Amino acid sequence: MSQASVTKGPRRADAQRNYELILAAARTAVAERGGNIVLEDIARDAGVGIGTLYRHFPTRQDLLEATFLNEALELKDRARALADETASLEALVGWLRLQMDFGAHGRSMGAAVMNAKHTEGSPIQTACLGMRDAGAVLLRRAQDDGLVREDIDMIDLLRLTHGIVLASEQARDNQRVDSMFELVIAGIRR
Amino acid sequence: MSQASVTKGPRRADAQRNYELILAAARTAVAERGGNIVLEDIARDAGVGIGTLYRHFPTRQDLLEATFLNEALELKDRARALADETASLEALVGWLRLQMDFGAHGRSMGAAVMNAKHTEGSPIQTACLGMRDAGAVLLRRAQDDGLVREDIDMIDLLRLTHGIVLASEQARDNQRVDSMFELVIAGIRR
DNA sequence: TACTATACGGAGGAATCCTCCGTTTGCAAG
DNA sequence: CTTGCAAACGGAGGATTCCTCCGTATAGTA
Repeated sequence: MSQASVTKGPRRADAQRNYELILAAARTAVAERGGNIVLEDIARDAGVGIGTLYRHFPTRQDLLEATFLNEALELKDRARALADETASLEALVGWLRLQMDFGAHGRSMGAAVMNAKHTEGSPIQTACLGMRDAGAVLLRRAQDDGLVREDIDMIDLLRLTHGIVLASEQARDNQRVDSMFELVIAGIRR
Repeated sequence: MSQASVTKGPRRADAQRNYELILAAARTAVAERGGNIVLEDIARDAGVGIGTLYRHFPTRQDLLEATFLNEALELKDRARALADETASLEALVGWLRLQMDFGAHGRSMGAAVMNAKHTEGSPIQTACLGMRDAGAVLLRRAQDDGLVREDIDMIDLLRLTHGIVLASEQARDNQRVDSMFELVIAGIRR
């Protein structure tokens, strides 16, 4: 789904292979334990030395961002698909729900990554902007249809949905997540 | 303001004194660095050994909770004061804003503590429940006045405000915090 | 096959956490 | 005031995790 994992410039075959092994191990670990992954464990799971992990991902943040990158790309694609298929408000609401699902799946790493300030022009920065812009199209459609207030913007909406995920992280309670989300949707309606 | 720091049972004078020194140092540190405090630093600032710190607060969570306890008590008092002084909706909104201010001040520790599952009957659990109940009175009043939807409850409302604080932690942007909060308020109105 | 730029791997130093236990001290009883 | 001891102190040090550094191995090329 979406453009396969972004490959860096020309590298030796073993480097490329290890890069992907590490990323795969990190994705699994993040899904299980969230941002509290132990980097030495990732390296062991990937079957590489800790030095290799640090060469590919110099900081913890780098690894987490790479883990999240594919999801950002997929969320962008999903936004575009929804724009083609579904009525404006339903599309917007459906996409925001996807944000929460992805966020919960990644144990809120998505939210943490989204909100961090990224280097200008970095892959993750580009992916986040692309995702947000794709969402903004959905918002614009719903506003043009007169269904959503004009003074809402996508940045606030994304932050709020991520906030719901963050605040519900320990007390995993889908019932409450739904009612909070519904409350937010009520707030953006015209 | 509010009942002074909750003192434990009969203790030796030095124990009581150190308990308070540690707590004071922890409050300062949390205000500055949030939940990432280094416990050895706290002990040094308080002028006690690390062993003493751990005797009084066996786990990091214990210390953070104690740090937050006074704030919870004060928020309870503020809710009661607002109930006496102000129109129902304004009181509710004002109190929720206080929640966010306190949360931001404590670097989101409040939210983290509130959402953690506490031992039944522990001081922090009691304080959180007391605070929430006091807030629920404000909500009830606004609902009775027909200004707020009946299907809203205080748990969701608190989580949402804490979610806003959490999601805005890095990108400290008061403008956006306000607009998200306003959006939530719009969502609870009738 | 030989050469070298590239990549690998893990030992080990630093930061932080937390426990354990020998030493000190408040305070109550005599 | 002394004495006795439960209560409290404090910090050395083991465990965990992070991250760097550098000697070793190898992919790709000529």
